[in-house]
Amino acid sequence: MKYEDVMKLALERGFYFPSCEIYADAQAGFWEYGPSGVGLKNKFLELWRRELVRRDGMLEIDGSQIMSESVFEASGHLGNFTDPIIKCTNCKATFRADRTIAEISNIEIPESAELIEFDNAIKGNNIKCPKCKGNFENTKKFNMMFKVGIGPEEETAYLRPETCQSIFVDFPRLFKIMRGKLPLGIAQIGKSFRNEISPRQSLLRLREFYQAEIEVFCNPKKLNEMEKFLQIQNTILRIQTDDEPVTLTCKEAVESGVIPNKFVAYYLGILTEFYEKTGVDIKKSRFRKLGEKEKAFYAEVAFDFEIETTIGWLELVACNYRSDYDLSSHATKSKEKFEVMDNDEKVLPHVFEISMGIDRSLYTILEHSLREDKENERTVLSLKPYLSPIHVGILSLVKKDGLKEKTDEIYFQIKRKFDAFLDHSGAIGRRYRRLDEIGSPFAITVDHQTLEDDTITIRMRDSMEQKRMKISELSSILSEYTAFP
RNA sequence: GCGGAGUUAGUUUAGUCUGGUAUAACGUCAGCUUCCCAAGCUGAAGGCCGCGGGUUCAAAUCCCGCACUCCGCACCA
Repeated sequence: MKYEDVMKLALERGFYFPSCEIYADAQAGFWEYGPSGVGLKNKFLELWRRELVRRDGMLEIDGSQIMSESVFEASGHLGNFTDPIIKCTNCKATFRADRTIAEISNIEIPESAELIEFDNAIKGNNIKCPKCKGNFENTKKFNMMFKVGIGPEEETAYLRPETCQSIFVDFPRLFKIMRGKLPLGIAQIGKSFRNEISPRQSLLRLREFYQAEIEVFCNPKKLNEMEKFLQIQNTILRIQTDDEPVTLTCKEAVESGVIPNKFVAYYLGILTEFYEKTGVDIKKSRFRKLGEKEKAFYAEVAFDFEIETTIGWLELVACNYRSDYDLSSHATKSKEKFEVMDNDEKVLPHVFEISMGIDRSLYTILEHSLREDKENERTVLSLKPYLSPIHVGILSLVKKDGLKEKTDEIYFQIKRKFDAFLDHSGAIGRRYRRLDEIGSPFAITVDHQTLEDDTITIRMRDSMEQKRMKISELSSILSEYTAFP
């Protein structure tokens, strides 16, 4: 289904909607999750914890969203997260200074250079606006971080533009107190903030967004000593390099050199297995190996995990080998020691990062799960049962003859254990359709036979089939059907 | 940020040219009916027509500004 269809579902069924929408001064790039969206998100994150954090024995933390200026001096964000921007005095169009200069004059100026260097290059080479041939204003810096003032003196701090800096800053303590051993994964779910120039497409380009990040700390000399690699060596990866896209197992990817080592391949493998379980169409996914110019300033090797949707390929996860960039920067800036013992060897760990965009992942799950069942005239959200905001609808066939009371009784029995939704109103078919649209995989219905023999029917969302079963079996059957894989 | 198109009920939308406070469908709620898949009947709720200003006796409608949404460009460390 298309973007517009997902948007309509999101607005009508409470998955997500614009923030502060009743006020005219609401800013772009901020969206809220409604009840259905929160249900889906919580379950998606639970799956992430199971398939990545718990599977690999990682540690999870929850850090501050506001962090001090020093953090971002060390991380490089104050220097590098800034784009040099030039604006045309005539048509007001804005361009990246370094790229515009490079395109027109072939002069390469690093984006972190002093502003005067860009101005000199523009004047010296008579560079004009590519659109209207107008003159440029002086180069300015545009920093994508939100600055905040702390306390009455408004001391400078920033909303984090990525969650992972907490992980680096906390690493020395965590390694000591949690009896860390390399390789060690540290994970975090939380919000990040970026002052995007033009937010677009609801959940896909936000100014305030959720990330689930993992930083795996490792000994750089041991990137091929990976016993766990056996678990995923036959897992199939789709990899896009500069040449043709290739489909190969993790083992083949390492042997052919497409992926540099077993360590990186292992994490790309478990990431793939995680996304398979979210119900997205994994055949429409790829790891795109980034070229030198595309990579982030801190990355040595980088793969973007991308999924094809109706509005193009979306980047869901950035996988970066960040080397010791972060730890050595923070070590220098803070004078804290970041070296740890790996058996008898003292090492400054390297870092491999798996930085997941949660909002984009949720959009993709919705788009890939939503379908029109023309034969039965219904819209169905075929979510995996363990990801559905509602596990089961509890319905009375009709309200009278005590069926309502019996239905209520069943609802009260199970509502703390499952996400159940009680509904008595309207035709039974309409209630089934409503549940189909929010992805509830099951509906149980109380009918007259229930009053005689304590049995109910359970209806399957995808097949619309029904089976009769005993009320006493309901809890254990639902547990089985809605369990995480 | 630039260019284009839009913004009317929960959703989709008519009305805007030609000024007189708004149309329909679906959805929602209540009742009747109904013994399993959006049926039917009766009734009801729901709109500062994106926001602000101007013109006018009178503005959803004309004019100006702004915001937001979508598309394209640029941007996406």
